[in-house]
Amino acid sequence: MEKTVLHIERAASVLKLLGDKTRLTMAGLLFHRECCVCEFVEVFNMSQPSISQHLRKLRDAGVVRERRKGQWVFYSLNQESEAYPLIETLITHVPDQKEKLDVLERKRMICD
Amino acid sequence: MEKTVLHIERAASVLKLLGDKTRLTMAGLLFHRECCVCEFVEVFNMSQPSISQHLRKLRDAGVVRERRKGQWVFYSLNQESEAYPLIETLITHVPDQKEKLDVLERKRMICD
DNA sequence: TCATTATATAAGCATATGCTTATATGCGCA
DNA sequence: TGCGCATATAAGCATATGCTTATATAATGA
Repeated sequence: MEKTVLHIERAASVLKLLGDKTRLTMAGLLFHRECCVCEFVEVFNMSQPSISQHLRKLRDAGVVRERRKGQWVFYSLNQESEAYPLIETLITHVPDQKEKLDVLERKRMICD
Repeated sequence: MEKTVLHIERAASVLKLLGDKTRLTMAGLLFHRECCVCEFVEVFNMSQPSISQHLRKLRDAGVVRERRKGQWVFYSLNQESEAYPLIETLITHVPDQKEKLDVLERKRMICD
């Protein structure tokens, strides 16, 4: 696992960003694969605008990328971010979120 | 470096705690050695109560321990915390804070 | 072109956060 | 005992955060 040193302000802001259960879980999901907004809406017990706002914060920080595919928008971890190595490390200290993806796949979302 | 997996809520709250420039820097300092409150007051451009409040948050979360020595109070990273491995990892992604300690030592604080 | 679906943005609101100043507490020492 | 220094707590305040509902925008397909 690569290691990079970030400015203290940048590191603090990334930690603050992921210091939210919803966004940290999102990162854990994205660590496995790209996810569609509609999948996040399915996973979290939260309104669609709230999901959208969390994703926007992650995107504004350069932590995730978005890709539109028809009416759907997919998000993925931005591996080019200088914060990626830190984020990768963080995720290994958090329970694997793969189970939630398995549940999703059984639900056969239409976005794929 | 040991690795532990924390509950997602616990991990998020630790990240949130360290997602503040002042507290993240404090952790970086404490990674080198125990520090006295008066040293933090010297390092940060901030009132003494503000320092005290940051330290209290770190202590309430079990991240640091306090030790009274006469009129001074020393804080150290709590290596027994289940969050310690995570914190240790985070710190390696942040610039070394040793320089600030060197400056302090040249100032010959009276607390030692 | 229009209805439908997916997503984003706007606005409002309750609560959290981080600072300040003022004051309280704890300890050492005359 | 009482003063002085170090630290903690209380109270007040401005700003940030995270949610909600309402509405706007974007893409699809009849």
